Amino acid sequence: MPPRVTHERAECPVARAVDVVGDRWLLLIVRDAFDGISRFSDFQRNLGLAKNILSSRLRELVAQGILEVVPASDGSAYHEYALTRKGRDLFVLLVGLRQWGEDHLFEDDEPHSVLLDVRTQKPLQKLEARDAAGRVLTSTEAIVRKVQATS
Amino acid sequence: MPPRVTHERAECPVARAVDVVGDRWLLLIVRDAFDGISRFSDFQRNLGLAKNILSSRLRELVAQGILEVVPASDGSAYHEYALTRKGRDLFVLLVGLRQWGEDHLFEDDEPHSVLLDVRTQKPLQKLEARDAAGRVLTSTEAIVRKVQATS
DNA sequence: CCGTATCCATTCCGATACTG
DNA sequence: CAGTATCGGAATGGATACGG
Repeated sequence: MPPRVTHERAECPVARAVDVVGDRWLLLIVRDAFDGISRFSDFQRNLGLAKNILSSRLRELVAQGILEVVPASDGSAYHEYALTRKGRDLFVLLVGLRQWGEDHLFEDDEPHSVLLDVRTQKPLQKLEARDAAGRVLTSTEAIVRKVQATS
Repeated sequence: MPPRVTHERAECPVARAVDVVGDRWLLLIVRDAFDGISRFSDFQRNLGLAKNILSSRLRELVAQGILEVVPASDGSAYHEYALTRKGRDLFVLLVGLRQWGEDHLFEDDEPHSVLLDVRTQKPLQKLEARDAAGRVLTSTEAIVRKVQATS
């Protein structure tokens, strides 16, 4: 009786991605990293999670290559956690989560944090799926082809 | 000792969204729904998860308003599960997961399923965060403003 | 300050048996 | 076919104590 099914070897990229980030803490840690948080205790204070859980998640994120350990910027003895390229590429996903949350998980008059363009201080555009020519595509206009042959 | 922390009332839309979809099965069920799957046993066969888990997840998705129960299209006694507007709005998120997975979780020569524009049979554009004017925005050019005042 | 180690309750999940 | 009920093992998560 296998402890749990994994999709690490799935042929569907969505399944593999969910296997990695489909967790209640990982993406929030990454979100904080985008906000400039880099130290253990800052993550812990900001997220309010137990230290052992944070520890295991940070280790997992490093193992996955989403975060990397770097020397402390202030020369202190301890290190910091920084987003890698793979981690920074999660940005658009967090934007998607944020926009979906804004649209469907808040009442109209309910306040929430907002993500702003740093230059203009205006919110971002809505994310949209587009075809190769740049046309906006709805879910019904796209289809999954089961396996992409290698050659 | 609270069983688990929830972020249902968080002021950050990302936290609320993760609270809902930050699960190893929910988004895969939604993915299958986009692929046209609508019956209990089809989900179960396709995902290979235990029936009790599928049952609880479907109930949760319906409770969240992501799926809804509709009469069977073929007039059979049982019902089917269909995406609501809220569920269809997860499309762009799945596209983001897929693209991130393609980019970072597969070897170069490793085959995977692909999402194609149904008309042209070509893959979609890469998702991009854009500012209000349509300029592509990187993560360092965006910043979270803590709370959006109501008025 | 930055974690690790341990303990315990809760939850998750797979397998199986069972109902309509 | 479409679930529900139950069981047991595994993982999760919070609290706390401890070490570098």
